[in-house]
Amino acid sequence: MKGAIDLSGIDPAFHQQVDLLARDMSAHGVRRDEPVRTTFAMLGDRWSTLILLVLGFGTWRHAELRRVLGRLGAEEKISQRVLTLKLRAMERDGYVVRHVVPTVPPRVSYALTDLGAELRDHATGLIGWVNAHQQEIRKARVRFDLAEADAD
Amino acid sequence: MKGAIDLSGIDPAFHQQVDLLARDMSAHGVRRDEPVRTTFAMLGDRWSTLILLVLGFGTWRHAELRRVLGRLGAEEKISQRVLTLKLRAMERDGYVVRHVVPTVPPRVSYALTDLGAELRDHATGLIGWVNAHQQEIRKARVRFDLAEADAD
DNA sequence: CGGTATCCTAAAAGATACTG
DNA sequence: CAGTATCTTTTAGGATACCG
Repeated sequence: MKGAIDLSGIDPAFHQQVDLLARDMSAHGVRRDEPVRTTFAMLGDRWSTLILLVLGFGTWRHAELRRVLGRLGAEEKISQRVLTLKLRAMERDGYVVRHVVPTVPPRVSYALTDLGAELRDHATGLIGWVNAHQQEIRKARVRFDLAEADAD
Repeated sequence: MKGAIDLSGIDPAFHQQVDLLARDMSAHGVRRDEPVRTTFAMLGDRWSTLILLVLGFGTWRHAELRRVLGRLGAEEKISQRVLTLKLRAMERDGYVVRHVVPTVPPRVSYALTDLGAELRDHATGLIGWVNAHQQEIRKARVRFDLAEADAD
């Protein structure tokens, strides 16, 4: 982690492996619109991971979910439109089920599917890891920002 | 995964737990600019995970890295500017080291730190999981799109 | 070669008003 | 209540030219 980069690793033979690497990565579902990409994009957007975690606690109606997300201190609040958008995307990928009781007005509720619950477990795993290393990350940021300020 | 939502879960007592939940989630580093959020956002953006994976294979110069990313079939190609941006963000958070040999022109290379390597392991774990379930996801999409088309 | 500056486009997200 | 429609703001990302 110091300045210990091994430059000897940079040689022509190494770079001829690039095409192999490329094929390897493509097999990792790295292309646009493939599940891997869209799922990562989902987890990385402003709300979906939060929604995933909250739905992990049970079944919620649309309006309730909106209020809860607003109370997390994480962000301001999610607009009705965006919540609908996110839930629909998660439903489309099979992470969420939408249940409608056709009264007037209809009662609509959302919950995780088994697949969604598994994804949530992976997400919490990663959250746990980042949390465990947050001091390291914060220190790196301070170091970087100081070094940058020094350069001026 | 069927229509098996337990609506009995929706009761007032349940919702009085919301504040507890909120505190719980805040402790999960769910706020803006906190490592958890920024790291997830990073993994979810267009290039960072790809960069993480490629750097997992060794040490790369800036231009080489750019060429490799362009060959992955994943996207078109990354602009010089964006690659610099992404690498800098990853360096700032301590996931990447930048090494400069001050020749003219200087040789600059990038590699993962130990922290970055750990993050890459988590990322590949998640990639593996999604890949293992991609058929499930694709089927859900088809089902959803058909149901939507039916509605018209 | 690596990086920066400038400009531009596309996509995500927010605000608000409206409907069944 | 849930969802849609419309408009505006914000942000990520790309194109290009230039510098040390």
